Amino acid sequence: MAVQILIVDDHSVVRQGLRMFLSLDPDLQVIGEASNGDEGVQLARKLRPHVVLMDLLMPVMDGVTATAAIRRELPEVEVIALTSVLEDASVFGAIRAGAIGYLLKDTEAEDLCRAIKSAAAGQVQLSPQAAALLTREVRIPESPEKLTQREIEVLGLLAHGLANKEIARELGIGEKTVKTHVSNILSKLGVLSRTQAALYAIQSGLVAVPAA
Amino acid sequence: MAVQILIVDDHSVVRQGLRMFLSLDPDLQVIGEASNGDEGVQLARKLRPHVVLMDLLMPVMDGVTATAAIRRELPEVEVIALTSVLEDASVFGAIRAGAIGYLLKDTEAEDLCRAIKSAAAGQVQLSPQAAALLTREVRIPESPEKLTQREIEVLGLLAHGLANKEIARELGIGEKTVKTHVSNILSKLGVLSRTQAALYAIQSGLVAVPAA
DNA sequence: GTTTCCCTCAGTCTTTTGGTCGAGATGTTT
DNA sequence: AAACATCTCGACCAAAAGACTGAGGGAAAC
Repeated sequence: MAVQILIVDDHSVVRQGLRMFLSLDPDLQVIGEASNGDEGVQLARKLRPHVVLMDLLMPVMDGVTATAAIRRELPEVEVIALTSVLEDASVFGAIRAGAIGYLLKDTEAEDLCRAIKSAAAGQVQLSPQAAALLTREVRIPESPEKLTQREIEVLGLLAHGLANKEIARELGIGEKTVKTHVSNILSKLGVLSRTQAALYAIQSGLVAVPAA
Repeated sequence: MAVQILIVDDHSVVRQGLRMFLSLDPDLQVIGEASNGDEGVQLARKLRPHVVLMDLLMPVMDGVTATAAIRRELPEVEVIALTSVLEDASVFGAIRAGAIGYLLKDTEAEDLCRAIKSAAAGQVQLSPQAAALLTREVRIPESPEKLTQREIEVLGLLAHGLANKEIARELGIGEKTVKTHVSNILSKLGVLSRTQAALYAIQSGLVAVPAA
Protein backbone atom coordinates (compact mmCIF):
# COMPACT_ATOMS: atom_id res chain seq x y z
CA MET A 1 0.00 0.00 0.00
CA ALA A 2 1.17 3.50 -0.84
CA VAL A 3 2.36 5.85 1.84
CA GLN A 4 -0.39 8.38 2.48
CA ILE A 5 0.81 11.94 2.82
CA LEU A 6 -0.62 15.20 4.13
CA ILE A 7 1.01 18.42 2.97
CA VAL A 8 0.89 21.44 5.26
CA ASP A 9 2.31 24.64 3.78
CA ASP A 10 1.00 28.15 3.39
CA HIS A 11 2.36 28.51 -0.13
CA SER A 12 0.09 26.91 -2.69
CA VAL A 13 3.03 26.92 -5.08
CA VAL A 14 4.99 24.72 -2.73
CA ARG A 15 2.03 22.43 -2.24
CA GLN A 16 1.60 22.01 -5.97
CA GLY A 17 5.30 21.44 -6.43
CA LEU A 18 5.33 18.74 -3.79
CA ARG A 19 2.31 17.07 -5.34
CA MET A 20 4.16 16.97 -8.65
CA PHE A 21 7.31 15.57 -7.11
CA LEU A 22 5.53 12.94 -5.10
CA SER A 23 3.17 11.83 -7.85
CA LEU A 24 6.19 10.55 -9.73
CA ASP A 25 6.53 7.80 -7.16
CA PRO A 26 3.74 5.21 -7.26
CA ASP A 27 4.45 4.28 -3.66
CA LEU A 28 3.47 7.74 -2.47
CA GLN A 29 0.01 9.26 -2.38
CA VAL A 30 -0.91 12.78 -1.34
CA ILE A 31 -4.26 12.57 0.40
CA GLY A 32 -4.65 16.13 1.59
CA GLU A 33 -3.36 19.68 1.82
CA ALA A 34 -3.59 22.34 4.49
CA SER A 35 -2.46 25.93 4.34
CA ASN A 36 -1.77 26.50 8.02
CA GLY A 37 -0.99 24.61 11.19
CA ASP A 38 -4.47 24.65 12.61
CA GLU A 39 -5.94 23.27 9.43
CA GLY A 40 -3.12 20.73 9.34
CA VAL A 41 -3.95 19.38 12.77
CA GLN A 42 -7.63 19.05 11.90
CA LEU A 43 -6.92 17.30 8.61
CA ALA A 44 -4.43 14.96 10.24
CA ARG A 45 -7.11 14.04 12.73
CA LYS A 46 -9.59 13.31 9.97
CA LEU A 47 -7.37 11.69 7.35
CA ARG A 48 -4.87 9.83 9.54
CA PRO A 49 -2.02 10.09 7.03
CA HIS A 50 1.12 8.05 7.46
CA VAL A 51 3.36 11.06 7.05
CA VAL A 52 2.82 14.81 7.35
CA LEU A 53 5.09 17.19 5.45
CA MET A 54 5.05 20.24 7.67
CA ASP A 55 6.26 23.72 6.83
CA LEU A 56 7.45 25.49 9.95
CA LEU A 57 6.74 29.12 9.14
CA MET A 58 3.06 29.65 8.67
CA PRO A 59 0.41 32.10 9.74
CA VAL A 60 -2.33 31.23 12.24
CA MET A 61 -0.46 28.31 13.76
CA ASP A 62 3.21 27.65 13.17
CA GLY A 63 4.54 24.27 12.22
CA VAL A 64 6.27 23.48 15.49
CA THR A 65 3.08 23.98 17.43
CA ALA A 66 1.13 21.94 14.89
CA THR A 67 3.71 19.18 14.99
CA ALA A 68 3.50 18.99 18.74
CA ALA A 69 -0.29 18.85 18.57
CA ILE A 70 -0.32 16.08 16.00
CA ARG A 71 2.29 13.98 17.73
CA ARG A 72 0.53 14.29 21.04
CA GLU A 73 -2.82 13.28 19.65
CA LEU A 74 -1.84 10.91 16.88
CA PRO A 75 1.45 9.29 17.78
CA GLU A 76 1.26 6.92 14.85
CA VAL A 77 1.41 9.83 12.39
CA GLU A 78 4.99 10.76 11.55
CA VAL A 79 5.86 14.38 10.82
CA ILE A 80 8.65 15.63 8.60
CA ALA A 81 9.55 19.28 8.99
CA LEU A 82 10.07 20.71 5.54
CA THR A 83 11.27 24.27 5.63
CA SER A 84 13.21 26.79 3.64
CA VAL A 85 15.20 28.23 6.48
CA LEU A 86 17.88 26.39 8.34
CA GLU A 87 17.67 27.87 11.75
CA ASP A 88 18.85 26.46 15.01
CA ALA A 89 15.75 27.20 17.01
CA SER A 90 13.51 25.70 14.34
CA VAL A 91 15.49 22.49 14.12
CA PHE A 92 15.47 21.90 17.83
CA GLY A 93 11.88 23.05 18.14
CA ALA A 94 10.75 20.66 15.45
CA ILE A 95 12.70 17.74 16.86
CA ARG A 96 11.50 18.47 20.37
CA ALA A 97 7.96 18.68 19.06
CA GLY A 98 8.34 15.16 17.78
CA ALA A 99 9.23 15.56 14.12
CA ILE A 100 10.99 12.49 12.81
CA GLY A 101 12.71 14.40 10.04
CA TYR A 102 13.93 17.85 9.13
CA LEU A 103 14.49 18.58 5.47
CA LEU A 104 15.23 21.72 3.55
CA LYS A 105 13.00 22.64 0.65
CA ASP A 106 15.85 22.43 -1.81
CA THR A 107 16.04 18.70 -1.27
CA GLU A 108 16.00 16.66 -4.48
CA ALA A 109 12.75 14.91 -5.38
CA GLU A 110 14.43 11.55 -5.11
CA ASP A 111 15.84 12.18 -1.70
CA LEU A 112 12.53 13.54 -0.56
CA CYS A 113 10.67 10.41 -1.62
CA ARG A 114 13.21 8.23 0.09
CA ALA A 115 12.93 10.33 3.23
CA ILE A 116 9.17 10.00 3.28
CA LYS A 117 9.30 6.26 2.99
CA SER A 118 11.88 6.10 5.73
CA ALA A 119 9.71 8.29 7.91
CA ALA A 120 6.68 6.08 7.31
CA ALA A 121 8.81 3.23 8.55
CA GLY A 122 9.68 5.20 11.64
CA GLN A 123 13.25 5.97 10.67
CA VAL A 124 14.77 9.31 11.43
CA GLN A 125 15.72 11.34 8.37
CA LEU A 126 17.62 14.59 8.62
CA SER A 127 19.11 16.82 6.01
CA PRO A 128 22.89 16.88 6.26
CA GLN A 129 22.84 20.50 7.36
CA ALA A 130 20.28 19.86 10.07
CA ALA A 131 22.18 16.80 11.20
CA ALA A 132 25.30 18.89 11.51
CA LEU A 133 23.47 21.39 13.67
CA LEU A 134 22.14 18.66 15.87
CA THR A 135 25.40 16.86 16.38
CA ARG A 136 27.08 20.12 17.13
CA GLU A 137 24.66 20.60 19.98
CA VAL A 138 24.38 17.01 21.02
CA ARG A 139 28.03 17.02 21.79
CA ILE A 140 27.08 19.48 24.53
CA PRO A 141 24.03 17.48 25.48
CA GLU A 142 22.15 18.90 28.42
CA SER A 143 23.79 22.26 28.25
CA PRO A 144 22.25 25.34 26.78
CA GLU A 145 25.62 26.39 28.27
CA LYS A 146 24.52 27.96 31.46
CA LEU A 147 24.39 31.71 31.52
CA THR A 148 26.08 33.59 34.30
CA GLN A 149 24.08 35.67 36.74
CA ARG A 150 24.94 38.87 34.95
CA GLU A 151 24.06 37.41 31.60
CA ILE A 152 20.68 36.36 32.90
CA GLU A 153 20.10 39.92 34.09
CA VAL A 154 21.03 41.29 30.70
CA LEU A 155 18.85 38.74 28.94
CA GLY A 156 15.96 39.70 31.16
CA LEU A 157 16.22 43.35 30.21
CA LEU A 158 16.85 42.48 26.59
CA ALA A 159 13.67 40.42 26.60
CA HIS A 160 11.80 43.51 27.72
CA GLY A 161 12.83 45.19 24.51
CA LEU A 162 15.57 47.41 25.91
CA ALA A 163 18.44 48.51 23.68
CA ASN A 164 22.06 47.99 24.74
CA LYS A 165 22.34 51.60 25.81
CA GLU A 166 19.28 51.35 28.00
CA ILE A 167 20.47 48.11 29.54
CA ALA A 168 23.79 49.77 30.31
CA ARG A 169 22.03 52.65 32.04
CA GLU A 170 19.77 50.28 33.96
CA LEU A 171 22.67 48.19 35.21
CA GLY A 172 25.03 51.09 35.71
CA ILE A 173 27.73 49.69 33.42
CA GLY A 174 29.17 50.65 30.03
CA GLU A 175 27.48 49.95 26.75
CA LYS A 176 30.57 48.08 25.58
CA THR A 177 30.20 45.71 28.47
CA VAL A 178 26.58 45.12 27.63
CA LYS A 179 27.57 44.29 24.08
CA THR A 180 30.04 41.76 25.35
CA HIS A 181 27.37 40.16 27.50
CA VAL A 182 24.90 40.10 24.63
CA SER A 183 27.46 38.52 22.33
CA ASN A 184 28.16 35.83 24.90
CA ILE A 185 24.45 35.25 25.43
CA LEU A 186 23.79 34.80 21.73
CA SER A 187 26.70 32.44 21.46
CA LYS A 188 25.65 30.37 24.46
CA LEU A 189 22.02 30.15 23.41
CA GLY A 190 22.97 29.31 19.85
CA VAL A 191 20.83 32.07 18.38
CA LEU A 192 21.66 34.74 15.86
CA SER A 193 19.96 37.89 17.09
CA ARG A 194 18.75 39.63 20.20
CA THR A 195 15.18 39.11 19.05
CA GLN A 196 15.71 35.35 18.99
CA ALA A 197 17.31 35.58 22.41
CA ALA A 198 14.26 37.45 23.69
CA LEU A 199 11.99 34.76 22.31
CA TYR A 200 14.15 32.14 23.97
CA ALA A 201 13.85 33.96 27.27
CA ILE A 202 10.09 33.97 27.00
CA GLN A 203 9.88 30.32 25.99
CA SER A 204 12.10 29.28 28.85
CA GLY A 205 9.97 31.25 31.26
CA LEU A 206 12.73 33.62 32.22
CA VAL A 207 10.44 36.57 31.73
CA ALA A 208 6.72 36.60 32.25
CA VAL A 209 4.43 37.23 29.32
CA PRO A 210 1.92 39.78 30.55
CA ALA A 211 -1.61 38.82 29.68
CA ALA A 212 -2.98 40.72 26.72
CA MET B 1 -2.01 58.65 60.51
CA ALA B 2 1.04 58.37 58.31
CA VAL B 3 0.85 56.91 54.84
CA GLN B 4 2.21 53.37 54.95
CA ILE B 5 4.49 52.49 52.09
CA LEU B 6 5.90 49.30 50.60
CA ILE B 7 9.00 49.61 48.44
CA VAL B 8 9.55 47.05 45.69
CA ASP B 9 12.85 47.36 43.85
CA ASP B 10 15.64 44.96 43.05
CA HIS B 11 18.38 47.48 43.84
CA SER B 12 19.03 47.70 47.54
CA VAL B 13 20.69 51.04 46.89
CA VAL B 14 17.46 52.41 45.52
CA ARG B 15 15.51 51.01 48.43
CA GLN B 16 17.85 52.64 50.92
CA GLY B 17 17.72 55.89 49.03
CA LEU B 18 13.97 55.90 49.04
CA ARG B 19 13.86 55.14 52.74
CA MET B 20 16.09 58.13 53.35
CA PHE B 21 14.02 60.41 51.21
CA LEU B 22 10.74 59.33 52.67
CA SER B 23 11.87 59.34 56.29
CA LEU B 24 12.26 63.11 56.00
CA ASP B 25 8.51 63.43 55.86
CA PRO B 26 6.75 62.53 59.13
CA ASP B 27 3.56 61.81 57.23
CA LEU B 28 5.20 58.93 55.41
CA GLN B 29 6.23 55.58 56.83
CA VAL B 30 8.03 52.79 55.00
CA ILE B 31 6.67 49.53 56.39
CA GLY B 32 8.38 47.05 54.10
CA GLU B 33 10.75 46.31 51.26
CA ALA B 34 10.77 43.65 48.58
CA SER B 35 13.42 42.92 45.99
CA ASN B 36 11.26 41.43 43.28
CA GLY B 37 7.69 41.38 42.08
CA ASP B 38 6.76 38.07 43.60
CA GLU B 39 8.02 39.11 46.99
CA GLY B 40 6.24 42.43 46.53
CA VAL B 41 2.88 40.78 45.98
CA GLN B 42 3.30 38.59 49.04
CA LEU B 43 4.34 41.47 51.25
CA ALA B 44 1.51 43.64 49.99
CA ARG B 45 -0.87 40.86 50.93
CA LYS B 46 0.55 40.65 54.41
CA LEU B 47 1.21 44.29 55.21
CA ARG B 48 -1.66 46.00 53.39
CA PRO B 49 0.25 49.22 52.70
CA HIS B 50 -1.53 52.32 51.47
CA VAL B 51 0.89 52.81 48.63
CA VAL B 52 3.35 50.55 46.83
CA LEU B 53 6.36 52.06 45.08
CA MET B 54 6.98 49.58 42.30
CA ASP B 55 10.03 49.30 40.10
CA LEU B 56 9.11 47.93 36.69
CA LEU B 57 12.28 46.13 35.67
CA MET B 58 13.01 43.34 38.07
CA PRO B 59 14.06 39.71 37.96
CA VAL B 60 11.71 36.86 38.89
CA MET B 61 8.51 38.86 38.38
CA ASP B 62 8.44 42.19 36.65
CA GLY B 63 6.68 45.21 38.07
CA VAL B 64 3.82 45.31 35.60
CA THR B 65 2.84 41.75 36.41
CA ALA B 66 3.19 42.42 40.12
CA THR B 67 1.12 45.59 39.83
CA ALA B 68 -1.64 43.72 38.08
CA ALA B 69 -1.59 41.02 40.74
CA ILE B 70 -1.76 43.48 43.61
CA ARG B 71 -4.49 45.59 42.07
CA ARG B 72 -6.58 42.54 41.33
CA GLU B 73 -6.29 41.15 44.79
CA LEU B 74 -6.05 44.30 46.89
CA PRO B 75 -7.85 47.10 45.10
CA GLU B 76 -7.50 49.42 48.08
CA VAL B 77 -3.70 49.37 47.72
CA GLU B 78 -2.49 52.02 45.30
CA VAL B 79 0.59 51.37 43.21
CA ILE B 80 3.01 53.96 41.88
CA ALA B 81 5.33 52.79 39.14
CA LEU B 82 8.77 54.16 39.88
CA THR B 83 11.24 53.42 37.15
CA SER B 84 14.39 54.69 35.58
CA VAL B 85 13.41 54.15 31.99
CA LEU B 86 10.78 56.12 30.20
CA GLU B 87 9.46 53.68 27.73
CA ASP B 88 6.14 53.62 25.97
CA ALA B 89 5.35 50.00 26.59
CA SER B 90 6.17 50.30 30.26
CA VAL B 91 4.01 53.35 30.78
CA PHE B 92 0.97 51.82 29.14
CA GLY B 93 1.63 48.46 30.72
CA ALA B 94 1.80 49.98 34.17
CA ILE B 95 -1.29 52.12 33.69
CA ARG B 96 -3.22 49.21 32.23
CA ALA B 97 -2.11 47.06 35.14
CA GLY B 98 -3.75 49.57 37.45
CA ALA B 99 -0.92 51.80 38.59
CA ILE B 100 -2.21 55.16 39.77
CA GLY B 101 1.08 56.90 39.06
CA TYR B 102 4.18 56.67 36.95
CA LEU B 103 7.24 58.50 38.14
CA LEU B 104 10.83 58.53 37.02
CA LYS B 105 13.54 57.80 39.53
CA ASP B 106 15.09 61.19 39.10
CA THR B 107 12.06 62.81 40.68
CA GLU B 108 12.87 65.21 43.51
CA ALA B 109 12.28 63.99 47.04
CA GLU B 110 9.68 66.68 47.59
CA ASP B 111 7.72 65.81 44.50
CA LEU B 112 7.92 62.16 45.36
CA CYS B 113 6.44 62.73 48.82
CA ARG B 114 3.69 64.80 47.35
CA ALA B 115 2.95 62.16 44.76
CA ILE B 116 2.73 59.43 47.37
CA LYS B 117 0.26 61.41 49.44
CA SER B 118 -1.80 62.11 46.36
CA ALA B 119 -1.76 58.45 45.46
CA ALA B 120 -2.87 57.47 48.94
CA ALA B 121 -5.81 59.81 48.40
CA GLY B 122 -6.55 58.09 45.12
CA GLN B 123 -5.36 60.88 42.88
CA VAL B 124 -3.50 60.12 39.69
CA GLN B 125 0.05 61.35 39.62
CA LEU B 126 2.19 61.16 36.51
CA SER B 127 5.59 62.50 35.72
CA PRO B 128 5.42 65.19 33.06
CA GLN B 129 7.25 62.98 30.59
CA ALA B 130 4.92 60.07 31.18
CA ALA B 131 1.92 62.35 30.92
CA ALA B 132 3.18 63.59 27.60
CA LEU B 133 3.49 60.06 26.31
CA LEU B 134 0.00 59.25 27.46
CA THR B 135 -1.68 62.26 25.96
CA ARG B 136 0.16 61.69 22.73
CA GLU B 137 -1.41 58.26 22.56
CA VAL B 138 -4.74 59.18 24.03
CA ARG B 139 -5.29 61.49 21.14
CA ILE B 140 -5.38 58.33 19.04
CA PRO B 141 -7.50 56.54 21.58
CA GLU B 142 -8.55 53.07 20.51
CA SER B 143 -6.12 52.74 17.67
CA PRO B 144 -3.07 50.58 17.74
CA GLU B 145 -3.37 51.76 14.12
CA LYS B 146 -4.37 48.58 12.44
CA LEU B 147 -1.70 46.74 10.53
CA THR B 148 -2.30 45.67 6.95
CA GLN B 149 -2.41 42.03 6.00
CA ARG B 150 1.10 42.08 4.66
CA GLU B 151 2.40 43.84 7.74
CA ILE B 152 0.83 41.19 9.93
CA GLU B 153 2.61 38.54 7.89
CA VAL B 154 5.92 40.32 8.28
CA LEU B 155 5.33 40.79 12.00
CA GLY B 156 4.58 37.11 12.34
CA LEU B 157 7.87 36.12 10.76
CA LEU B 158 9.72 38.82 12.65
CA ALA B 159 8.31 37.43 15.88
CA HIS B 160 9.85 34.09 15.02
CA GLY B 161 13.23 35.73 15.09
CA LEU B 162 13.82 36.00 11.36
CA ALA B 163 16.06 38.71 9.96
CA ASN B 164 14.85 41.04 7.21
CA LYS B 165 16.71 39.07 4.60
CA GLU B 166 15.11 35.82 5.69
CA ILE B 167 11.67 37.39 5.76
CA ALA B 168 12.25 38.64 2.23
CA ARG B 169 13.21 35.18 1.07
CA GLU B 170 10.25 33.62 2.82
CA LEU B 171 7.79 36.06 1.27
CA GLY B 172 9.48 36.22 -2.09
CA ILE B 173 9.98 40.00 -2.01
CA GLY B 174 12.94 42.35 -1.74
CA GLU B 175 14.75 43.10 1.47
CA LYS B 176 14.11 46.80 0.98
CA THR B 177 10.41 46.13 0.92
CA VAL B 178 10.65 44.20 4.13
CA LYS B 179 12.49 47.10 5.73
CA THR B 180 9.70 49.41 4.66
CA HIS B 181 7.13 47.10 6.21
CA VAL B 182 9.13 46.78 9.40
CA SER B 183 9.50 50.54 9.66
CA ASN B 184 5.76 50.97 9.23
CA ILE B 185 5.06 48.27 11.78
CA LEU B 186 7.31 49.87 14.38
CA SER B 187 5.69 53.20 13.75
CA LYS B 188 2.16 51.86 13.98
CA LEU B 189 2.82 49.88 17.11
CA GLY B 190 4.64 52.76 18.73
CA VAL B 191 7.71 50.69 19.52
CA LEU B 192 11.35 51.36 18.88
CA SER B 193 12.84 48.05 17.78
CA ARG B 194 11.99 44.77 16.13
CA THR B 195 12.50 43.02 19.42
CA GLN B 196 9.81 45.15 21.01
CA ALA B 197 7.58 44.44 18.03
CA ALA B 198 8.15 40.72 18.49
CA LEU B 199 7.19 41.01 22.15
CA TYR B 200 4.08 42.91 21.16
CA ALA B 201 3.16 40.17 18.72
CA ILE B 202 3.46 37.57 21.43
CA GLN B 203 1.52 39.58 23.98
CA SER B 204 -1.27 40.20 21.53
CA GLY B 205 -1.42 36.51 20.73
CA LEU B 206 -0.43 36.94 17.12
CA VAL B 207 2.12 34.18 17.44
CA ALA B 208 1.89 31.22 19.71
CA VAL B 209 4.44 30.75 22.45
CA PRO B 210 5.47 27.12 22.26
CA ALA B 211 5.47 25.41 25.61
CA ALA B 212 8.92 25.09 27.12
C1' DG C 1 -12.01 59.37 -14.00
C1' DT C 2 -10.10 60.42 -9.59
C1' DT C 3 -8.82 59.41 -5.17
C1' DT C 4 -7.13 56.43 -1.84
C1' DC C 5 -4.81 52.55 0.07
C1' DC C 6 -1.59 48.95 -0.30
C1' DC C 7 2.48 46.66 -1.97
C1' DT C 8 6.50 47.12 -4.14
C1' DC C 9 11.29 49.02 -4.49
C1' DA C 10 15.39 52.49 -4.75
C1' DG C 11 18.60 55.48 -2.66
C1' DT C 12 20.85 57.70 1.25
C1' DC C 13 21.93 58.14 5.72
C1' DT C 14 22.65 57.27 10.82
C1' DT C 15 22.38 54.18 14.50
C1' DT C 16 22.48 49.74 16.36
C1' DT C 17 23.98 45.33 16.51
C1' DG C 18 27.20 41.71 16.68
C1' DG C 19 31.97 39.46 16.08
C1' DT C 20 36.73 39.29 17.38
C1' DC C 21 40.64 40.09 19.91
C1' DG C 22 42.82 41.68 23.90
C1' DA C 23 43.23 43.03 28.75
C1' DG C 24 42.86 44.50 33.68
C1' DA C 25 40.48 43.57 38.26
C1' DT C 26 38.28 40.58 41.36
C1' DG C 27 37.16 36.47 43.58
C1' DT C 28 37.02 31.41 43.86
C1' DT C 29 38.77 26.95 43.49
C1' DT C 30 42.37 23.66 43.49
C1' DA D 1 50.70 29.97 44.21
C1' DA D 2 48.23 28.94 40.16
C1' DA D 3 44.35 28.18 37.48
C1' DC D 4 39.87 29.56 36.56
C1' DA D 5 35.61 32.13 35.96
C1' DT D 6 33.34 36.41 35.94
C1' DC D 7 32.78 41.14 35.12
C1' DT D 8 34.46 44.99 33.24
C1' DC D 9 35.96 47.77 29.12
C1' DG D 10 38.60 49.03 24.91
C1' DA D 11 39.37 49.09 19.73
C1' DC D 12 38.20 47.76 15.27
C1' DC D 13 35.19 46.11 11.93
C1' DA D 14 31.24 44.28 9.16
C1' DA D 15 26.57 43.66 8.92
C1' DA D 16 21.94 44.66 10.06
C1' DA D 17 18.51 47.67 11.31
C1' DG D 18 15.90 51.70 10.95
C1' DA D 19 14.50 56.63 9.35
C1' DC D 20 13.42 59.33 5.47
C1' DT D 21 12.09 60.54 0.84
C1' DG D 22 10.28 59.44 -3.45
C1' DA D 23 7.95 56.66 -6.81
C1' DG D 24 5.44 53.20 -9.85
C1' DG D 25 1.62 49.87 -10.28
C1' DG D 26 -2.66 47.69 -8.97
C1' DA D 27 -7.07 47.37 -6.80
C1' DA D 28 -10.96 49.17 -4.65
C1' DA D 29 -13.93 53.01 -3.46
C1' DC D 30 -15.89 57.44 -4.62
